[in-house]
Formats: sequence, C-alpha cells, structure tokens
Amino acid sequence: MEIEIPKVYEPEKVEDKLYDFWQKNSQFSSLPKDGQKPFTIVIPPPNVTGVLHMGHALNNTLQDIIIRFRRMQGCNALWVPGTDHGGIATQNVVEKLLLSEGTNRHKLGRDKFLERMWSWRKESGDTILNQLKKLGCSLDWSRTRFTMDEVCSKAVMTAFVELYNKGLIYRGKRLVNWCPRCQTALSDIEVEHEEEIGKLWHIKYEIKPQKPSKGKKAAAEKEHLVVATTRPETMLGDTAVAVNPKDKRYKKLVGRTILLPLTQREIPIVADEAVDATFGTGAVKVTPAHDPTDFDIAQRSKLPMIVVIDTKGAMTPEAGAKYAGLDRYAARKAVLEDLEAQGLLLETAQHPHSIGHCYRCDTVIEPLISEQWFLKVEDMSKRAMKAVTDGKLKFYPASWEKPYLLWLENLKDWCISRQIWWGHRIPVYYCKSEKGKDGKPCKPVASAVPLEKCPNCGGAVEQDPDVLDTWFSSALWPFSVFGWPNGKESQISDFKSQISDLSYYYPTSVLVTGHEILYLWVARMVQMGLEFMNNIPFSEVYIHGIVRDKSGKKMSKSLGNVIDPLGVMKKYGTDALRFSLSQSAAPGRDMQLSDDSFLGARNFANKMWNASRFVLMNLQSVFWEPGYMAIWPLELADTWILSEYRQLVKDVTSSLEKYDIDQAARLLYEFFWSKYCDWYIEIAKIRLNGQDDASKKVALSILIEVLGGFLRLMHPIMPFITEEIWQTLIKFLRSPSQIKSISIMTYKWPEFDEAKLEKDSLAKMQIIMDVVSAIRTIRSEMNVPPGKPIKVIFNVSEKDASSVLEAHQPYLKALAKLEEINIGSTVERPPQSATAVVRGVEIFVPLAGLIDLEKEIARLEKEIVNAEGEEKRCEQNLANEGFIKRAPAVEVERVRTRLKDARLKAERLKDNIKSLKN
RNA sequence: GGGUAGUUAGCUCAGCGGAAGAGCACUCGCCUCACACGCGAGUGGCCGCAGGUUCAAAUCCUGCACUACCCACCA
Repeated sequence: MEIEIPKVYEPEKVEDKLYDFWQKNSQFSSLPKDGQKPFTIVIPPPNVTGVLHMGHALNNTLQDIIIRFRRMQGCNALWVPGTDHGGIATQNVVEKLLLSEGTNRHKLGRDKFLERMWSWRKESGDTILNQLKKLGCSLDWSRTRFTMDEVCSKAVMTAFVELYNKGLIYRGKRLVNWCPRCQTALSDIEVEHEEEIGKLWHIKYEIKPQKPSKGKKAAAEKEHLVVATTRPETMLGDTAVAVNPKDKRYKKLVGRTILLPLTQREIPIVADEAVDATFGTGAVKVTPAHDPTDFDIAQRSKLPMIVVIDTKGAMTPEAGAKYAGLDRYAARKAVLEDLEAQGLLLETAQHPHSIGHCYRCDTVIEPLISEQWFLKVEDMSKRAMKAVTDGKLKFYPASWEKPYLLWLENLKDWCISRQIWWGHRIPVYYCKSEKGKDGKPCKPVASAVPLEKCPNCGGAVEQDPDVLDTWFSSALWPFSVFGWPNGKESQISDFKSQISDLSYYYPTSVLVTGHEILYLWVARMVQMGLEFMNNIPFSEVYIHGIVRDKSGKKMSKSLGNVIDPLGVMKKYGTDALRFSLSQSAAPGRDMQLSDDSFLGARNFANKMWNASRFVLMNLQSVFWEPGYMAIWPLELADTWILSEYRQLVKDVTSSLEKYDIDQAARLLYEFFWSKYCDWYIEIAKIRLNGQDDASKKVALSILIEVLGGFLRLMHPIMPFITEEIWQTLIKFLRSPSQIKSISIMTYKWPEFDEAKLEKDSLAKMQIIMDVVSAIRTIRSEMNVPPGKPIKVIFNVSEKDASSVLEAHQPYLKALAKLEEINIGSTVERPPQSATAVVRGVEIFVPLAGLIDLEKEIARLEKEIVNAEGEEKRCEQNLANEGFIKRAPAVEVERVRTRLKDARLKAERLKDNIKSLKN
C-alpha cells in the first residue's frame, strides 16, 4: 500500500469531504431503541436571524464534544438541532428592512407583514445551521425543529390553554416595562440595567396654607417641602408627595396639601414605609403611572393615577398643553427651565443610578400602565427550586446553584404578552356579541385550535392581538421538539416503533449554555418541564463562560472586536478552532481569545498529522501484523508509553464526564506532544532503524496501538483530523471484514484497564529521560556542536539505576548523541569534565579542550545553590517532630530520599568544582 | 444594597494540602532521514495583602484590597 501524505495538514481538503461522509452514512442519527441508554442534548436554538459568532462556536463545540464522547461510549446519542423565531429581535430586523423601503408594518397591515416575515425567514433560511455543519456538529438533521413550526406551535398553544384553564395565566392592568421604540411590553428580565451618572434635582414644592383656625393668624411665610428626583418631567403626573411615617421632620405635614408647581394641581402629603428618610430630602414625589415604587405607594394610599407619558415616550395632554407632545427628554429640559425660572430648582447633584434599557434595542425603558397577560410563577418556582435543592438537577460548576435559587425566590409574575406581530398569537378569543347567550357578555375562551365562533353563544369572535414572549416557546423546547403533547408515536415518519421519542429521550441528559440565559431560559425550562412533563427537562446543566477578546472585553459588533469563527476555521482549520475553544473552556469561566491561541492549536493539529505520517510511512516499509504486541517481549519504552496511555484514557474519560473539557484538552496535548512524540517516537526510531526484528515489530505495534487510542480520545474535540488519519490507519489495523464501524466517531471509546498499568516503568523511564536531558543541557551550555558525538561516564552506586542505564545504552546513545558510555560505581572523575547529578546518577562528560572552565563553574555553583536549598528544606522537615509523627509514612520516606539525593548532588558538584579549579 | 467568580512567569492560563507548571513571547544552538506550523537548551514567580488552621498552605478558613460579571422598585 503506497500512501502519499503531505507534510502539512490541510484542513480545507478534508473537512467538507468528511462531513459528507458522516452524513451519508447516517452517523449522526438516532432512533429510540429498547435496551440502549439514550444520551440526549437539545440545542439552545439560535435565532433565525443569526449568523455564527464565537459564542455559538463555543457553545456548539462543547455540545458536540459531549455528544461525540457519549456516542463513542456506546450511548444512543441524540443531539437535536433547531432555530428560534426570536420574537422582537427578528421583527426588528424586518422592520428595519421595511423602513429602508419607505414603509412600515402598520402601512402593510398584520397579514401582509407576517407574509413578509415568513418569506424573509425562508430567504435567510437556516444559515446558522449550515454554519454549524462547518463546525463539525453531529446533529441529527432529520429532527430539525423551529419554534414556530407546526409541531412546536402546537405545543405552545396547548401549554397556554392548559395554564389558562388552570388559572395560572391571567390578564391584568399593571405597570410594566415598556420599550418606546419596540412598542411592546417586556418582562423584568428583558430589561438590562446599566449604571449611569445621572442628576438628582431638588425641587421646592409649596404647601397650601392651612385655613387659620379661629383666633390664630394665617402663617406669615409660605411653607415648603423639597423633593429630590431624577426624573423631573414626571412631576406633571404627581398625585402625592410621600414621607416616611417615622420621619419627625415631616410628621406634622402628613395630611396637608401641596400645590404642585407648574400645574398648581392640589395633591396630598402621605406617609409610606417605602420612603427612605435618609435619602435625598426624605420627601418623594409620587408618580404612580410611571414608577413602580410610586405605583405601590399609590395602591396603599388609594391615590389616583395620571398618565403623562405615552407609548411613544412623548408627553400626553394630561401633562398640560405646554408639554403635550414633547418627547420625555425634551419635556425634562422644559420642566427644569420652568422650575428654574420660578426659583423652584434648589440643587442639582451628581447621582449615580442604574437605568433600565431594552435588551433588544437599548432604548431606555419607560414604566407604563398597560393591560398585559401574566403567568403566575410562585408554585412553578418552588418546584424548580426543589429540583435543585433535592439534588436532582445539578449545575456545573455548582456555584450557579445559589444565583439560580435566589432568582427563583424573588421572581415575580411573568409578563408573557408582547405587542408585536411575529410570534405565537395568544390563543384567547373574545366574543364580539355584547349580549351573549343569556344577556350577559360571554367570557373570553382560550383554545389551542383556531376559533371561528364563540363556543358559548355562537357569535363572532376576535382573537387577542398580542403574541407570546419568544421565551415562552423556548421554555417548552426540551419537550416540544419531541412532539409533545402527542408523544405517542415517533416523529420520524418512516420509523415504526412502540417507543415514542418523548418517552425515550425526555428528560434529556444535559443542557449546555452560557450563563447569560440561565434565568431567561434555563430556569423557565425547568419550570415548564415540571409543570407539563412532571419531570425536569435535563439532569445536568453545564454552564460555560463567555468569549472575550484578548483585552478581556465582551465581543460585540459595536466594539468591532469580534473574531469571526468562520474566518478562523478557514485560516487555521475547524479542529484548531475547536481545540482552542476547548482548551479554555473551564466550566463557568470566561475566556480570552486571540490569534495566538488558534495558532498554537493549528500547530498541534500539524504535529498530530506529522506524527501519524511518521507511523504510516513506517507501516509501509515494515512488515507488520496485528498481535505482535502480545507475542514479543516489551521493552521499557513500550511499557512506559502504555502505562502513560492507560492513565490518559482514565483521566480524559473522567474529565469529559465532569465537563472538564479544558482539562481533557490539556491532558491530550501534553501526552501526545511531550510523551508520545518527544520520547516514544524518538526511541521507536532507534528500533525501527535497528537490526532487531522483534523490537522493530513491537515498536511499530505500540506506535499504532497508542496512536489509534489517542485518536479516538481526541476525536470528540478534533473530529476532522482524527477521522482523516483514522481512515488511513484503520486499513492497517484490521482486515476490512473485521471493521464494524465505518468511522472513528462510532468506534468504541478506549477503556482503561488498571491491572495492566506498570508503575515501575514510569520511574525507570524517568531516569532515562532525566539523564538524557542533563547531558543535553551540558552539550548546550558548553557549546558542543549538536552533531558531535561525545563520551559520557556514569558513576552510579544504586543498582536499579545502574541496571536501567546499562540495559538502555542504545536509547541513551541515540537520544543524547553519545559515542561511548562507561558505567561504574566507583568511577574516577575524569579531568576537565562537565558534571551533572540527577536521581543519584553522577554524569561526567569529558571535555578536554572544549570546556569553558569559568562557565562550567558558574553553572555548577548555581546547581549547588538549588541542591542546598532543597537539602535545607528537607532537613527542616525531618527535624520537625510533628512531621515525623503526623505526616504519612510515604511522605516522610519521600523527603528522606530527596534529602539523600540533594546531599549527594551538592557534594558531588562541589567535588567537581574543586577538581576543575586544580 | 445583595450575589458569583477571579487575582500564580512579560501575556494567556493550569495546578487547589506534601519539591512552583504549560503555551506564547524572549535568549542561545540546530534545515537531526514525521514535523522549521519543527528540534534541543535556557532566562524569568516572596502564587494580590493581612491574619488563622495544620507537622506541612499558592492550595483550607477569616478579613481586606482591587477586577469582572449577575441580580435589585437607590426617588
């Protein structure tokens, strides 16, 4: 078999080809199967407007790693793809488009607009899903869902109706978060608070004089009260001034009346606990229609409400003729000017406070009174909390438990209605007939199927104009994708099975997401899962960090610091991107990315490529058959690398099980580069070029065995390059009939056999490696040309070390470029030689004529300082009675050995300096 | 105001109870028959500060100081 392998790995030549190969061979698909354990992940559905950004790349790389790992472990692994309609965000995109065409949705009308939305959705297609294919994601494409497709919509309607009929969904007029730009209400969590330096204005309010009681004169001077506010324009809607009931300063003013400046409207002074006497002046203007706290105060004191700001953020006629129509900020300016002119503006202080912004368009939120639909969350929250406190739902890292619980504990009813058109229209129908059946108007009806007539009186009906919060459908995602509420039969039409998707795959195994949507999405899925499926939607939540740029800033289009993952894949290869992301994916930790990290990962891919190339090239020239490993005796290097490999299997497996993907990536990198390549391959070269046929074949066997295992362990993280190499390697591994899996991705995950681990080989090999490194250091420091062979003398008193060196002279000769080795236990120090002492082995390199005396002495002195430091530390430890008595015996023994080695080292090096000086 | 995480080599980060580590950068030497996207060697750290627990602390505990993020009806 002749193989031509390029010197440099070329990702662009293999990636698309392999993805096609996987798809053609149905490597990603899963069907319910009795007796096989499912492992299921549903994708956090990206928005249909989306293009793949680095956050998606991270999120989906991690999911793919987990799903590939479990699939190889023998689970029936399913990863469900899909997209989210994205409510406001998506509507905004199309509205912008319309604006550029000189029209808007209102001119178009609801039906035409929705047509436009759907055609746009069709046009933009599933761009992002195709980009996930570039990333190598092993999603079961036959199961692709969309939150507004038939299956998911049915789930949404059913869920709404059930909640409505249970009385958990209600309609009410409340103060809600209103985005004046998006023209819709938002839930509390869709409001982003940003700290800003605002101003706190102190305004003088005149108190209406009391009617003088009999016999007393009216107060000579006018009385005043000063209020502090950050929003002076809302004073036009004030219906009271409130003070704390315990505030002595104002106690006697409670019940009096204020003459509101600018309008001269009369409003009362009330007492309310919500007022903080220590803040500002201790007196608060109360604007119930535009502030949540004021709204509550107004409820308690039964104050009227005056709406002075409309849905566009402009002042209403109620604000007075002078201000009506002005934008809220223009009104602020005007009000301040007018107050100033009247001498009522006393003080303007800098005031840091946080302001709510729309999470979709960043416009400042306006609290407005509005009729909306709400979902009662109290009971659902309690159950969602219990799932975590009972230990059924686990977070990785666990530190997210507390924030999750705190959030649920303080959660208020969820405003689920939006005044936009793109989304699931609220399935509530109002009877248009005023009379109804028996003279009374009919109650509204919720229905999962469209209603034409009122079920009560048969009259015409009108559907509620609002749509549901996009997160309502997202909350149902883990079961709506499996066909809930149907669930009886499989959603895959050509598959006849007794097991339904829903019962087989739900609850799913793990949810992988960033912490930014923990509340927005994760907590709600748990609530809804418990509500409708009576079971949590997943038992584990793996929360990864956020991708930042190299200076630690969040990547955003507006900052212009985004790194385009598609560009990275093109430049460095998909596997390099994936490895780089994996490397820094410690659970819960944000990561900084830069070109450097991709470059390192690309180099690693190339290293894998070339090491494999080395193995494959030798396979062609050496007669080889599987099974040699069992027949021929193994050498030290063989047992060593096998031990290391087996440890690797153990560690990588447990790391992936714990979602420590960064650790898995590092372990693999370390093993492959600094063990397999740096040492095993280098030693294998000696044997492959040697005359010992048995040693040759064994080395080749181990090279293949370990490479094959490594590739499988590496596969979840770097799927393309591992498959590409595997496809060639497999031809040598087994005859075609023996190959059960066509692809590495369905080949069995390596298993760890502790019994075969040879601990002894690690220590022995360590001697070889340390001695070689020490000799290389001498060569390098003494400027011995790399090509020049040298002689070396070992003085070893310890038998074990001595026999290891004795037995592995060919290793040493090749690795350190030696022409002659002498080993003894009482060797005379040769004159003019450089020295090193490692692991009890004294090394002499005779360098007559070559040695730089001063340099060597300086080098040795430095070594002595280190050794003596070590000596001192060990002595102190051993002199400590507590240490001897309480530390484990192994530890005490270890320190004794270290002391012995350090003493020997210091002593020998000192002797050597002496002899050099003579 | 509450919460969470972080602070280790110039940079990015690992280590989380028993000898300070990696990659990049830097210095020196190498086109050594897999790889210059490479090989060999080296320089570089009172492991944020202060206490405490322990025979032993970068590692556990308590404060403090910064940094970042999240939550909150700070008028």
